[in-house]
Amino acid sequence: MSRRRVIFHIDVNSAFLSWTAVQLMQSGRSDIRLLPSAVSGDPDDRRSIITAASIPAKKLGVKTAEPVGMALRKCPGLVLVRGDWEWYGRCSEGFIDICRKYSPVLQQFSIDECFIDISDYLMEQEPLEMAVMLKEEIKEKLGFTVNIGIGSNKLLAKMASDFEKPDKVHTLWEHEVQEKMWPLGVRELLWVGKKTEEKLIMNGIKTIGDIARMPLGALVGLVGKKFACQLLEYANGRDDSPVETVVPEAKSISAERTMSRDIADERAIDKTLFNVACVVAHRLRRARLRASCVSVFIKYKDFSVVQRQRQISQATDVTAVILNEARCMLNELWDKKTPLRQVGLGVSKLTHDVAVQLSLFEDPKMGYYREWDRNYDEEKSRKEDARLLAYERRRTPEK
DNA sequence: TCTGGGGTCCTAGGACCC
DNA sequence: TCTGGGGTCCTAGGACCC
Repeated sequence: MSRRRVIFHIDVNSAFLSWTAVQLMQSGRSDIRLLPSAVSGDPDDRRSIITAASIPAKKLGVKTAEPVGMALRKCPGLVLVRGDWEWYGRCSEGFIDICRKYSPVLQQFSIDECFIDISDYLMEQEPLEMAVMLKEEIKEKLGFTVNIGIGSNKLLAKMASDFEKPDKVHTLWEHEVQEKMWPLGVRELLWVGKKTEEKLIMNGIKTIGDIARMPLGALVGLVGKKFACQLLEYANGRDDSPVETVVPEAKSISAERTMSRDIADERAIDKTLFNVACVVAHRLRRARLRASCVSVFIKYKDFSVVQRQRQISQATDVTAVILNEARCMLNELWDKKTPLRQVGLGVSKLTHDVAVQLSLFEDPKMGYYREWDRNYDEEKSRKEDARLLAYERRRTPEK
C-alpha cells in the first residue's frame, strides 16, 4: 500500500505588515495590525505602492500593489510605515527555521511562504494536530501569525492556506475539492492572473469547477496547449510536483529604476542606466557569476515595455562591458524624445566565474575597468558593514 | 489615484543547418 | 528549378508569481 502524501503550505499573514508590527512593538509601540495600516515604499513619493495591508485596511478596500495615493483616498487615516528589508530577512529566517524542525523536506517559495512534505515525519500525530502546533510555535516564539494549508499535494496545500485568514489551519484533501475548491472564482486558481481570468469569463467560465468540467480541446483554444493541460490538472486538484529542497540557481539578474517623473533628458537617462549597470554587475561579482547575455528594457508613460537583448562574445562581470552593450541597445530602442518612466538592465546566460579564458586580444582598458569595479565593490561593502553596525546598535541599545 | 522591483516560464517568428 | 520537414538557437513580448 502506498503511504499517504501530506504537504503543508505555510504562509505568513500580511507578512511585511506583521513583521513591521513586531518590530515596532519591540520598541514599545502599539500593534499596528489592529489599525488600518500598510507598509509601503517612501510614503511621500506619489509613485510608491502598498506592499502589505492590515486586515482592517483591507476591509476598507486597501489592496496590495495599489498606489499609496489611491489607498489614502479610500482610507484617509491609513497608518503608513516604510518597510525594513533587513528586518524582514531575519523574520523570514526565523520562520523557515521553525518550519524545518517539523520536516527537513522544505521548499522556500518566497520570503514569506514555504512548503514542507511531512509524509515521513508525522509519527503518531494527525496532520491537523501537527499544523496547529507549528502555527502556535511560530506565534509564540516570533510574535506573528501564519495560515497553514494541508493537502495531498502542493497545489491543494497552497489553495487551502488561502482560505479564511488569519491564524488558521485548513485542509483541502482530494475528496474535498468539489465542495471547497470548485465554487471558487477562476482567479483563485494558482497561475490564473488577470488576463487569463478575462479570457475565461468572456467564454462563460466563471468558477474553478467550470474549468474542471471543460473538454481539453476547448481550453486549448483559449490559453494554448501547455497551459490548458496544466489548468485542467489544477482545477481537478491534481499536482505531482515534488517539494524541491535544492534552491535553484539564479538564471538572470536585473535591476530597474522608475524615475520620479517621466523624462526624456538623455543625460539623466544615461545616469540611470549607469546606476542600474553598477548594481547588476556588482551582484554578478558577489555571486561569482559571469553573464553572456545583456538586456535593456524601457517603460513608457502608458506602461508599455520594449526591450532588446544581445549575446556577448565572452561572459563578463565587468560593469563597463555590460554598460557599453546596454548603451548601444538603448540607442536602438529609444528615440531620445519620448519621455521614459522606467529604465532597466538585466543579464542572463550565467556561468560560474572559475573557468575564464584570458584572451590575448583583451581590450587593454580592461585592467582599469576591473580596478574600477574592485573599488566599487570595496566601497559598497564598507557601506554595508557600517549600515549593519548602525542597525545592530539601534536594535540592541547599550544598557 | 495613477500604478515598484525582482524573478520565471511560455510562445511565436525568423535564421540557419541538415 | 522548386520544394520538403525537423531541429536548434535567438529575439521580442507577454503572463504570472510574491
